Order: sequence, then C-alpha cells, then structure tokens
Amino acid sequence: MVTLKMLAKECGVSVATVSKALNGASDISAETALRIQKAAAEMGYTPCAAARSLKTSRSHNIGVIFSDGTSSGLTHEHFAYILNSFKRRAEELSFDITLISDQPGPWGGDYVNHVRFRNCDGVAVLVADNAAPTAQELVRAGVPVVSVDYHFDNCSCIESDNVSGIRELVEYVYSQGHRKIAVIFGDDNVVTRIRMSSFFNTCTKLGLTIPEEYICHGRYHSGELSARATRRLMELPEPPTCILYPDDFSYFGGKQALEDMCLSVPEDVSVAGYDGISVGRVVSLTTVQQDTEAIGIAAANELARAVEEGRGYLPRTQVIPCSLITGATVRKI
Amino acid sequence: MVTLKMLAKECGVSVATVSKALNGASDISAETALRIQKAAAEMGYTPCAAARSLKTSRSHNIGVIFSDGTSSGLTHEHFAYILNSFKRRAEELSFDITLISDQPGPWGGDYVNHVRFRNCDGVAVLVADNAAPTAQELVRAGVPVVSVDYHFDNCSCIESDNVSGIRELVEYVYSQGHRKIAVIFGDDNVVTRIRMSSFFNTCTKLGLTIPEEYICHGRYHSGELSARATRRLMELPEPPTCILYPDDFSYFGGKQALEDMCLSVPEDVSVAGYDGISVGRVVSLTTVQQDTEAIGIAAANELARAVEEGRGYLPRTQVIPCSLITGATVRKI
DNA sequence: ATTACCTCCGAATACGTTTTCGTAAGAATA
DNA sequence: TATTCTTACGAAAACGTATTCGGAGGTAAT
Repeated sequence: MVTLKMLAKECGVSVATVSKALNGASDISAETALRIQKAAAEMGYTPCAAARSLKTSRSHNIGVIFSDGTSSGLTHEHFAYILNSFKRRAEELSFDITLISDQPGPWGGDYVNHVRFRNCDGVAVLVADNAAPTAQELVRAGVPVVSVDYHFDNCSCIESDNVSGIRELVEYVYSQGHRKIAVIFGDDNVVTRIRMSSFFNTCTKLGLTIPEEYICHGRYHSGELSARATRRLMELPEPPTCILYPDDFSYFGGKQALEDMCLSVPEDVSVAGYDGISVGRVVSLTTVQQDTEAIGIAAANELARAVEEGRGYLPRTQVIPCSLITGATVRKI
Repeated sequence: MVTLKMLAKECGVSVATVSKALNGASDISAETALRIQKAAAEMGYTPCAAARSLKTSRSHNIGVIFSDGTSSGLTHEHFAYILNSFKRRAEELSFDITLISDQPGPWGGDYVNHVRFRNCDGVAVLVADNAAPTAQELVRAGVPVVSVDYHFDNCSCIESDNVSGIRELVEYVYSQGHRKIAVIFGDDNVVTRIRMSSFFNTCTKLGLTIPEEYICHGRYHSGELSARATRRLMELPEPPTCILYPDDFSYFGGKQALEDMCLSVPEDVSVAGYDGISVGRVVSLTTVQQDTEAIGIAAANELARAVEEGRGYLPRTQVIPCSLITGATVRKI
C-alpha cells in the first residue's frame, strides 16, 4: 500500500506538502503539485479512509437503517427502489453507504453505537418501523438524520404525498362510476393512518358513505391476507364494485382469489393497488405510483445538507408528489 | 466522544491497560478488567473503527458489488433477497457492509480503488455483469473475493444449481404430458448459457426435439419482451402447450399477453418461471425456487473464511441446490 | 536600506487505537 | 539468600493523514 510518506520520499518533499498537493491546497506551487500528482498516479496511491476519518472526524460514510423486523426493507421492492436511488445520489455526493444493523458486534448491540463505531457522517432511516425509538436517540445524540415517511422530533423527513395519493385514487375510481368501494388497509402505522384519514375525508367530500363491511384491516405485502379479504368481500350479499388494496403486491393475492372464484378483472370487479412496483406496471395495474426515485434523491440531498451545515442546520419536511396510474384494472360502470 | 485515554484517566491506569482490558487480554487482573469495563459501560464508550482499522489493517467491513449497469441488483427481487441474506449472515459474523460503486469519489473512479479506500477485508460480487473485469482485478490485487453465479479465476464462487434446476423443471413438465415446450431465454451470459445447455441436454435425454420457432432469445426481467414472445408463440400454426419463461417476473408479461388473447392459464397453455420470487408464490406459479437464503449465507461464510485464512486460503466452488415448485400453472394433459 | 508582504514549503502535533517490550513486585524454587 | 518464574501493568512506537504555524527566500513598497 502506497502512502503519503512513500510519495514524499519519492518526490523529495515532505509529507505535508504531498498531502496539500493532493488535496489542492493553495500554498503549493503549480509545478510541485503536478509533479506529486503524477507520482501519485504512477505509484497507484489510494488515500486511506480510516486515517482520514481519524484526522478529520468526517467519514464520508452514511449509515442506512432498515428496520430489521419481520419485513426487511431490502426485500420490499418499494423500499429497495428508494435505497437504490438514495445510493446513487449519495455516491454522486461522494458518500459511501453502510447498512446499519442492531446486531451485536464490536460496537455493542444497537443502532446508535453502530453508527458511532463507524463514525457515520449521517444516517438515513429508510424504513423506520421498529427502529423508531433508537432512531430518535440518534437524533438526540446529534447525528444528522433524515427519515422517509416517518416523523422524528427535530429531524428532516421526506414523505410521499399519501394524502393526495389516496385522494386522487378515490376520486378517479369515483369518476369511473364506482360507489361501492371497498378498501383494505395495511398494518397500523403512521403511513396507514394518513392514508385512512385521507380515504375517509375524500369519501365524505364525495358524499360517499362506506359500509362497515367494506373496510378491511389487513397487512402490507401479504398475499394471503388480501386473498382472504377479497374472498370475504366478494361473498357479501352486496359485493363492492371496486377494491383498493394496500399495495401492489397485495393485489396479486386478491387477483388469485378472484381467479379462484372465477371472477375476472375488471369485468366483474375493479381493483387498484398502491406503490407502482414494476410487476404492477407489467399487468397494467391501476395504482398510485410513488416517486421512489425522487424520494431517494431528496433524502440524499437533504442528508448531505444536514452534514454540510452541521449545528446550524434546520430540519424540514419535504413532500414528494405521487402520480395516479390509470391502468386497465378499473373499468367505467 | 469518550476514548481510551479518558477511560485511562478515570480509572487511574494507562491507555494500554484499558485497551487490553476491553479486548480481553490475558495479562490484566480480573478486578482491574472489571473495573475498567464497568467504567466503559457507564461512560458510554464506543470503539472507533477508523483508529482500530488503521492500527490493525482489518476493517471488519466488507464491500458488496452490484453491477451498476442498466439493471441494478437492488431492484431485482432475486438479488435483493441474496443481499438480504448475505447481510444478515455477515452481521452475525461481525462484518459491516458497504455498497461499492465505481462512481468517482475521493477514491478515484473504480471498484478497486474504492475497495482499497475503504480498506475492505473482502468483497462479495453479488451481481457481476459488467463489473466482471474489475472484479477480476480485485482478485489479482489479493483482496479476498467471493462471487455469486459468476466464475473468476482463482476465486471462490457460490452458484445456484442451474443445471438440475432446468432439468427438473423440464422433466416435470414432460411428466405432465407436455411435448410441445417453448422456452424464452434471458440475456446472453454465463448463467443463461448454463441453463440453455441444460435445457437442450435434458430434451435430448427425453428424446424431445424442440423446433426452432419454440426457442426465443429474450431478456431477464422484461415484461414487454416476454409478452411479445408469448404472443408470437401462441400465434404459431402449432402453438406450444407449455412456455418456460426466463424468470418469474417475465412470466407476468407473458400472462398479460395471454389474457389479452383471451387465453387462460393453465387451461389453454401451461407456463413456468424461474427464481421463486415472492409474488410468484402468491399466484401459485410453477417455477424453480432458487435458495437465495442459502446462497447469501454461503457467500458470507465463505468470504469470512477467506478473510480469516488469508494467504493460505484455497478458493472453491459451492453449488446450492434449488427446488422445483409445482404450482398451478402447469396442468396435466 | 529598511520594512512589509507574498509565496512556498516543512516540522510538529494530534486523531484513537493496538502491540511489543520492558520492568517492578511478589512468589516460588534452589 | 540468591535465583528464576509469574503476574500485572506502563512507556512508547506505529498506523496514515490533515493542519497549524513558522520560517526562508524573494519581491515590492517606503
């Protein structure tokens, strides 16, 4: 491994000079700088992140937290897309990404220590879930934190516009003539509650009253649960003409149940999902597309700003619009 | 931030003693060790990875390479699952994970420098693709490398058993009475070629000759392409009774085309995918389930071994079995 | 000729650790 | 008593880097 010292010896200058030349300091003559840079390139010099981090107490490394609960974010397409976009943007900003866990290790057994151990410049909480309390601790510990779709005190947040997402979806379905609209909600968490309230608000605004039995409390990303709910809904004396699923994945569970009952989409019943994952597009599913690209980018940008500005940084919330995708699964009646 | 020095002062001992006490060295008396450990816990000491890495030249950090080409691994469920499992196992082994890119940064613009910069103990190439040449460089540079489904010279490899995967699938379809079997292959790469050769071998063994027009060259993970291929296949004068898709995702493209043609599965045509992604299970797709869990674990274990054993490590290849899932999309004829 | 001011560079220090080696004190042995 | 052995600890060096400060030499202003 070639170090500054070796370069210094090679070029007949001091270590300090080499360091400055490579970092573009102003007090090095152009010719010396060039000479050193050339030597560095020839000898294949790579800076050492550890040493640099030790000296500057900046690691150019940001931690990413997925809740490691039952449902890891990595295996949810929606979150994977966010991570992907976040990663790309962070890399453009010269940050590396380390996946932070609360597994025991040399750092102890929680997120905070893990982050401290790695000297992360900042932390992105991409799926909060059960990581919420410890993430809040991070904020208190003074680590720059940006979260997605989850609000922490005194911490920036990027949120997808669930309110208008649901509203537009319901209005669209309504505009297609649907009045008997059933809905399956996801797990009980902040996002779900926002969507629920938006749903009921919109219905009220449209003068729609949804009967109790059209409202199902389900889970995200559960094919089986949404299949069951679908079956129950369609066996009602007065079945709905349209079913809103908590997410695109869940739709496929419902679709399967429908096929089992020899019902076809959208002839016998209209359906819509939420998220806009890739496989949904393939089958022309009506859904609300969340702008994972923009979410990831915004999160990375915001985190970079927080790191940059340090103590003076003021947290803020950004709302990322989403867009209705009118596929072929909702028909006019 | 609390350091060894602070602990030393607090406990009235030297820094060396503190370090040893915390690392369980044998030449520290039990009582002193306990006293120091207690103080460390009280003061909230967290070791500093940078300093440690600098001193020991081990970072407890492994780099993960996804090919950053058009198709990022993160957004492919199959690879996301592998990463997820890999991550979990690596964490159990006290390794952190950094996503390695070839974006320009403080390290230069390629994988090798990036890995050097971060002082990675090892590198896992989870999706090789266009990263292949530089990954091979890593191996030459002496960095422990483990790859998945891609062979580098002198480097351990975890591969899914594509040969028997395809064989079992074809044999199963054959056993259900299918003789007119069409197949859509993925992009031209190593895995595809293995699957192709296994397909043709199996057919030969079964005495099956597949007409030219039943063989389509497509892409992985492309709904549109497989939709087109499906349409073409079903419009043949003598359409196949069964279509094998390159992956589960592609199936959904085909399924959509079939619905558009008012053909139903499996009544009018049987179909199968490959991979065993979650949404496939929901719709009871017949497929070959790759054991992403085992692949990730094996990769992490192997990499840990490579790191552990250092120069003396002998690369080897492990084949992870996959399993046929007989869903409802292939019917007996 | 003195002063002031640039320009360019190096010595030194510090970041937080680990590890080697030395040593003091006591215990055991001869 | 003199010697060796063991135990328990500390001093110091090193890992690779960034930065502060000072100084040498030259140039411009007074």
